[in-house]
Amino acid sequence: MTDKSPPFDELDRKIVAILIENARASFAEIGAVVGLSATAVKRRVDRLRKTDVITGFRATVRPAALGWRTEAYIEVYCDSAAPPRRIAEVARKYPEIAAAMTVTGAADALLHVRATDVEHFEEVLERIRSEPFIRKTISYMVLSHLLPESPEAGASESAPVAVPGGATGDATNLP
Amino acid sequence: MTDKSPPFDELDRKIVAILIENARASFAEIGAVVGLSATAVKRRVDRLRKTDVITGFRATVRPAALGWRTEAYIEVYCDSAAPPRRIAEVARKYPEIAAAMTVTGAADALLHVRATDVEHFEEVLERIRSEPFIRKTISYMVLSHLLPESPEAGASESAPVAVPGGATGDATNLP
DNA sequence: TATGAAATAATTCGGAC
DNA sequence: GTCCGAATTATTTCATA
Repeated sequence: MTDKSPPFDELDRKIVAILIENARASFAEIGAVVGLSATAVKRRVDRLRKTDVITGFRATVRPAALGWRTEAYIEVYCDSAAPPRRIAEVARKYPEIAAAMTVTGAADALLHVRATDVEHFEEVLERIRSEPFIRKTISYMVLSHLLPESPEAGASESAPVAVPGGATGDATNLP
Repeated sequence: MTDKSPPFDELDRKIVAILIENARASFAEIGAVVGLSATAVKRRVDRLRKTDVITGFRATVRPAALGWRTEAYIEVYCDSAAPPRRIAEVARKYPEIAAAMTVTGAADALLHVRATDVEHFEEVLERIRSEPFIRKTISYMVLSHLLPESPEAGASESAPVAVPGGATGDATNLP
């Protein structure tokens, strides 16, 4: 299910790389770069969307501009009986939780939380800590970001578009 | 500098919320929702872009579809003399580092890293650890995500669009 | 199966009000 | 803020390899 039939060739990768940088690039514009007609580009983009390689197009914003000025990561320690499913249920209840994942190490899960300010964060933390199966939390407040990039409304992370080692140099490379 | 002159009203927030969910929504489409003409919406979007409330439009993809199948957070401990600036310089050198930030707690910084596989991650980790002023690292491999949302090419985090406490209910609310 | 070209529908964009 | 018209873009249709 991870590898579907449609071959993902070099052209697709270039197109995806361009759309990651600018979701509003016109098909003709993309075609001029990759050497394809606008029609062909559109067909490929449609297919990439249908096969869920491209999952959406979204505007990225400065969280601070929308009032989200506080960010933190929370390590969550649960009762041994609590399965990840239960954590997921809780995470879905809080719009402040931008991401939740199970991780290696002592903690059972890691939460990425955004709040408007410290007071708001404290309130959210208290609510999370009062969940029945949560035994302990350790919070790490984010002080400042050292990289720019895609500070979407909540997400402050970007994509490594270039290939890691031995890239050919152009920005359209992907692993 | 955080609060600029242009008033950010309810209409702007609705427009931003719509564009976060679909960066390719047409101005007329947005206008129909917020009760504005397409022209008026465009002018507002142009202004939101100019004032850097909206920082860009980008396609979101499944990292796994592009070959990024390994994800981790790395706590970085530095020599006491190393300033955040030095960490930022290092972070910029690695395309695998999707996010880097200073945090509270014992660690000096937290890195969000994406790699194609465990071997690739180990290579990146070794390179990071060999940086002169880095004294220690602790890695937390991400096992599975508990929330869906915006797994952009590298970013797996989404935005809390809804207002936290006492929201009015509709999805266009922001703090 | 994939492409390109032309025709049509929709959208963007600028000016006038 | 709206209305209108020109330029651009998206989308469909058709033909080809």
